[in-house]
Amino acid sequence: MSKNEYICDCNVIHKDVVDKISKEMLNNSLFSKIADFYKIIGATTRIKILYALDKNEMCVCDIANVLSMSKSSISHQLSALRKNGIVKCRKDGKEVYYTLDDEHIKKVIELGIEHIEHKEKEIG
Amino acid sequence: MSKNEYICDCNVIHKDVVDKISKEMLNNSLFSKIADFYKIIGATTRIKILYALDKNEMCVCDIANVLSMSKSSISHQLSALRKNGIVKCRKDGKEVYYTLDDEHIKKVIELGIEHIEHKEKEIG
DNA sequence: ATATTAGTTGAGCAATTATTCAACTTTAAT
DNA sequence: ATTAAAGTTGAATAATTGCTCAACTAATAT
Repeated sequence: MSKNEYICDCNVIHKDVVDKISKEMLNNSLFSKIADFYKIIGATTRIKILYALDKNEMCVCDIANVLSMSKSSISHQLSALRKNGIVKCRKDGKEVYYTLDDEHIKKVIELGIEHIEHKEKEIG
Repeated sequence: MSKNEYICDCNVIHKDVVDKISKEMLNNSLFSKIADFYKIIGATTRIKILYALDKNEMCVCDIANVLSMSKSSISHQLSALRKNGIVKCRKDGKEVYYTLDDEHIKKVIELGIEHIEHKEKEIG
């Protein structure tokens, strides 16, 4: 009898734990979606945009000026954020105004800061 | 006189907003650290590992079996998580046992799920 | 009508990243 | 002592990603 019913290049050390956790895991699609959400937030430019939008509705040029980046680059990032349901926009004349479309962003930023402060306390 | 004191390929549309937000922005280093934290969480394999570790301390082989992946791959990811202060480990005989080293991980996963549920409600 | 500005978009390039592979260390078992 | 297993590590490869550039649309101003 194989000592390993799981497909992997190594043995199961604690069958009880592996069985229990295997049952408790969420489905792959949900894990992918959570990962995508954090992947999109996990980039300096985008988190700056979100931090700014949390304080004010802003048009593309204004965001570009605050971050000292090209409007093309900002527009690309806003498009990615929009596809992921994190920001939304409205058009008014020539300008396009962006706002947050996710009430969790503030918490996400706060949690990130808490993590960093926790780590820096540990070192110091 | 230049109508734009900011360095960018476009004009400032709302000087008041740009000035206000520019002052309110955090420093670049903090934004980078927040982004790094979420970048490391924002990958399917790693979020699965964290989800599993949130439920149980586990050794590398057991994690590899739960995720049906090679122990080398899991070890690489655990190493990245450890460098970022997200997991910690203890050695016992041949095995190395990993646990979460960040009390915010549970909240991070919950926030991710809330975001996804919120988005799916909007569509459906 | 023409020119200008705000914003978008696709292609291209450089940098980063996830996994595999092979070699290695350490601990335990025979 | 030898062998085997748990885990780590560095190099290599393929895939993804962030920004730039140039061309474009849409709205406004002259």
